[in-house]
Amino acid sequence: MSSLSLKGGDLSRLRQLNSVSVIKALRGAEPTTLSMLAERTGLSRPSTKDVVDELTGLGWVEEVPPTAGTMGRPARRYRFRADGGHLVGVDIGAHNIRAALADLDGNVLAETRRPARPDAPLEERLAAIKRAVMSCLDLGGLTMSDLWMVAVGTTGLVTPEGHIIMSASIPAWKDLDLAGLLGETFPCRVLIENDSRLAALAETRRGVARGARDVVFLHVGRRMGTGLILDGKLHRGFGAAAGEIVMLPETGWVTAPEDLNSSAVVPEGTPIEDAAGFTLAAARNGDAAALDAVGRFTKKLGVGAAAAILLLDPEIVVLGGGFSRSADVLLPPLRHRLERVCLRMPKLRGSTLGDECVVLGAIDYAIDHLDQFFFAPDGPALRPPVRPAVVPERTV
Amino acid sequence: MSSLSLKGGDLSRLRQLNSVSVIKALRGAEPTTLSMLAERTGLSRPSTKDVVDELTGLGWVEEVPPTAGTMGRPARRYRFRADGGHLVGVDIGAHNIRAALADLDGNVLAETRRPARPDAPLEERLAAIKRAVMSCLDLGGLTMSDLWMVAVGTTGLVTPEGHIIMSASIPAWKDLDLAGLLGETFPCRVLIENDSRLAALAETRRGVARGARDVVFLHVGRRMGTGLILDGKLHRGFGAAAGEIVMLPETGWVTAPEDLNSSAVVPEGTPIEDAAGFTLAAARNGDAAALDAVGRFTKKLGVGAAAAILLLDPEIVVLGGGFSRSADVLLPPLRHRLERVCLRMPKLRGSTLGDECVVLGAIDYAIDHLDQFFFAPDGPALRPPVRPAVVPERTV
DNA sequence: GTACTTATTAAGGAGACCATCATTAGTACA
DNA sequence: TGTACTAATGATGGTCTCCTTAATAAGTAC
Repeated sequence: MSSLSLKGGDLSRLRQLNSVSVIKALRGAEPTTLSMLAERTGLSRPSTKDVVDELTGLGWVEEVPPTAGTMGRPARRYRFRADGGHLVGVDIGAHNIRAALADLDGNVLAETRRPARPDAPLEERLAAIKRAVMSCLDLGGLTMSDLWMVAVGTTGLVTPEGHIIMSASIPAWKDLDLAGLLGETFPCRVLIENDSRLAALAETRRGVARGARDVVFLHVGRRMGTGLILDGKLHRGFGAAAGEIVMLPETGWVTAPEDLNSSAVVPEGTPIEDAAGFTLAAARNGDAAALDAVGRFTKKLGVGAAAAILLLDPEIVVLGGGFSRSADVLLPPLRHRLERVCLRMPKLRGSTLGDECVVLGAIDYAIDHLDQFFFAPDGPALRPPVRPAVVPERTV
Repeated sequence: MSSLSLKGGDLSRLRQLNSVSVIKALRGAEPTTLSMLAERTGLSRPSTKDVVDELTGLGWVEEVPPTAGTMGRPARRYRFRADGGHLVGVDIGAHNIRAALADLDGNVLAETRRPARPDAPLEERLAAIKRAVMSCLDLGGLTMSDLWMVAVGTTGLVTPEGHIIMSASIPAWKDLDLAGLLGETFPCRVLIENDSRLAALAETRRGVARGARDVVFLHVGRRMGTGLILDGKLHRGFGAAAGEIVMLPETGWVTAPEDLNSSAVVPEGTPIEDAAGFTLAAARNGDAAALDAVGRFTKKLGVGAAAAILLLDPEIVVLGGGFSRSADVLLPPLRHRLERVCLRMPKLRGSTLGDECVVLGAIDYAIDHLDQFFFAPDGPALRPPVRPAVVPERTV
């Protein structure tokens, strides 16, 4: 995906392509027989076996006992060794730090969340990140050396190299080589991306937008943002500043959360993080003032959403972020507005992944970078810890 | 590019990839020696020769006489046979039909332009298209059977299959299988795309945006539109409706041309197609009323442009279309507005390709689809007419 | 226990790549 | 004119990867 260009090369290159095909066919699927693999990859059976044997030797693939009860000789079955390595996805928000441990198929094995102070100094935040990852590893019974990759999603402008230029909500995030700093903490590859973009990725890989090639993710909450998946890939932009439509004055997005946070139905003294919930709940019950606030909010939301839809013509628009827990309240008025403007109305859905969206996206992002390991140069740094393949017991 | 996925396969697949590498290295370049080719493709010399020999046999590559005056044995030189096939790009506007004949490198060999009536009935317009292509072929001394592809750019919503859903400026363009109709006229592959998108492509391939991966093309003229190049590829959107930010009311794009067409400096009775020219010329000379009109226009233009920039973070924004002849007048106020809003200011340039932009883009679009022919299935329909390679005279 | 079905394994062969080396066709210069 | 030098060519042999085909193996069905 990422590291594989379509350059030609020598014969080993062909084997490499075919190996990736086999792994792609095995990943996330049921244990698979050689015949099925051959059919899926387009290779001949003997060649498929060659590739599978090699991958088994490398520890990427494992044989599982055959199923009984079929006609003919039972086929040997193979599966991707998702447990052969481990990834951690981290969501660094202003108020929370989440982390999740996953296997190479993206299955979440353990999860942690701990609060953070938005204005915490850099060292404190870095230490909290380390603790979050460590406790994930503990929960999974693993140690740092089992880690293959750490992928981090955070607010702000993030360059492809993992530098943070700035963040509106985390003061300590400014002109920072976060990838470099975390690289000293964790003995593995570290990836950094913008949180809204990772949320968009998660929705595309395992959420309501699964399978779509062009996706617009709207993050609605105390902060507004968007993440774009274009042609199946995360769109970062030339200067990593894509998705910042919030800065367009005509959208009114900067102040839009205020509409929900400070409506008449919000009780005096409500902490800001709970305020919008009152408005949205009241609107669900038909309260006029709340509905008015929701109307003002969705009007603003609709301007930015329409801009994205008209420009990009996505297959689906996903509403995520804190406010999307009340997608049932927000979507109808938003749809109403969009239908008046959009040339072609995309699907419009609320996120189902909820708060874990960014962590999951970080994991998926790490998985997208996995193929770097498949045929990594022999340097031990990039070579994943290969354990001997388990040979299943077979009757003699 | 388009038809080549990174699937694996058998050995012929590897040869195919390497052949494409070689063709890519030869295309649009000076005649090249085997050693240079080997270096550029990463292949060994013997393999490179194998590939080149095969391509020569197929008629894709041609040997040219060696250059004298170098040390050592003179190297044989090869070039891509750009004259081995021919493409026609067509720009179907409401008022004009342009066509250009090009070789496989995209060099324009002949060009025609003929006026059209916007409300002409379908048959008349189709006949005009045929005449335009035929006269291009005549000028180049070719016949219909020499044609490999016809690529058409036109206004409106165009599906990937070449159906036109509708067009605001050509009434006859409505629920139309244009690709099918033209396919009956021309005995070759016919491609249809939106004109703004093709203009964007031309700017990316041979205009001011050459080499950029993410490009926003703003078509400013009697109609407003945008074309997007994302990750080096033309972005069409799920329903082929991408780039229609003109429909967003907040931009004011629908009425924006009026600002320039009906300013105080435009003489009474000026035909609409010349009106904006007066305003822009007067603004260039400092006329206050004209500058005011330009200010109003660029303010609206800036809203749509900012939306695109903030969302996509392109490397460069290109101003094209009729009004872009006065890019010197439009760009400074536009830049001024954008700088106040944009998080990262992209490059901002006026088109240098002018009126030919769409035809050139159509040609480039056709070239992007050329690799379909490189190893086409043996069906004669897709197999280009291969002529015997010309063997250069060599001393015996 | 025999027939049938499906996988496995083995053998032979072709295609595509690479490394190496002797040969060739020029230039440079005495 | 002839010799030294240079750089590309052409030919050989070897390796790798894949494919096809055919014989063998391990189950179920009856």
